[in-house]
Amino acid sequence: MEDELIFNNFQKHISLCHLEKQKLKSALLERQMGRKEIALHQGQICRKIYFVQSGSLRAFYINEDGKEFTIMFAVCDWWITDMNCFANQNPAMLTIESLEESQVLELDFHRLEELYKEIPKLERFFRIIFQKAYIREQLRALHNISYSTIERYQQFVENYPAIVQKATQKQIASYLGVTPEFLSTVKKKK
Amino acid sequence: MEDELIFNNFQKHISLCHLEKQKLKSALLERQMGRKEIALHQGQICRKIYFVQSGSLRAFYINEDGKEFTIMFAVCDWWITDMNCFANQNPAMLTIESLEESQVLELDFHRLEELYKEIPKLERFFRIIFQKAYIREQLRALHNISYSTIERYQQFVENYPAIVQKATQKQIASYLGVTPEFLSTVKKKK
DNA sequence: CGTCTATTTGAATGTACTCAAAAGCGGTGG
DNA sequence: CCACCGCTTTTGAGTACATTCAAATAGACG
Repeated sequence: MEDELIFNNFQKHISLCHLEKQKLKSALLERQMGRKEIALHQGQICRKIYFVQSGSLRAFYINEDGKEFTIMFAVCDWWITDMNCFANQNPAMLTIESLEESQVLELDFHRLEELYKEIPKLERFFRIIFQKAYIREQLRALHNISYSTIERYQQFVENYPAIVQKATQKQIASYLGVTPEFLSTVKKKK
Repeated sequence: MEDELIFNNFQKHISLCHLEKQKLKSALLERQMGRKEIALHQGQICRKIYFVQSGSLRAFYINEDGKEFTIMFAVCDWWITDMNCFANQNPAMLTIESLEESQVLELDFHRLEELYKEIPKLERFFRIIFQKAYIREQLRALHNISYSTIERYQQFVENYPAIVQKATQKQIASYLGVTPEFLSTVKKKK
């Protein structure tokens, strides 16, 4: 069945009975996205958290000068949203866009709040998900301040080969915190 | 009573009955730390998460060259640990040190795992704590790539006045990802 | 009071950015 | 199917940001 991926994702950390799966299934809205389609616009209230069933997405911030800063990528089997604005139901700072034909499952903020009550195990599930997300961000901060640009690029290529396929170098550069021009020269020199 | 702070911290997100408080109380080990005392050494298995009752701590990474990179600070009413190594019970990458006379409460990894079963509400509590920690780190990443050093320093001073009091400029510089010499010149120029 | 460390200052160097132009590539429409 | 358009990538020159190293000064602590 086609929902295997999401339930497999849940069951990495918690076990679900049939009824619970039913509830979750009905809460998850399937959405097909074309290449470069936008799931969340900066400024919109961020009402959903997204689970990537296939394809890949990118979350980025646009500053006053119109420059894009990629905050995260998400591939198959990952969750993504503007967590700050999702958690507080504020206007989004981030834009979330698909890098290619993708299929996502949308989970609504208020529905999730209800689900936490109906299926308390979900608290555990997202406790573990957020714990991992926190660890990832902390490691990223550590890498940013202790490795050179070329080292960080090499680690990125190693860790996320699937993203390297789909993202442009400009997007990867903005994730690493450098200009595309500089990434280009640094890659050649190596 | 002296445990007010920690229970107040819990009760920001969950409510606890007397018995639950008792259980938690017996799981939390009080520890007095002198200035520059080390709670966790790099390389040690990270068995505890720390709640700061008074004073302030700092977590940092030491690279091959012996350079220190400050990953986070924690003041009164905050939780701190080497989350990566705590969650996986690996040898710590980080060292955690007190900036001043401090009092912390230690919560053991295995005891916490049991407590998650005994008091499922704790899953919710730490779900929210980690969600916030994730959001903080994500905002930090965003600031790092989109603001200048002086702007980031000013924001730091604004957001964490208590830490500015206690941390050296060298430590703050390493948190911002610059050298202390550069922070010094940048502060003067402004 | 002396010692140790933090901070400041400066010069030389390296890293990364800006701006501009050229080359490459992919998609679209005729 | 080809020509064109727009965007990405590369390249280079000039500039700005940040580091290293060294030395002087200032502060903190025993």
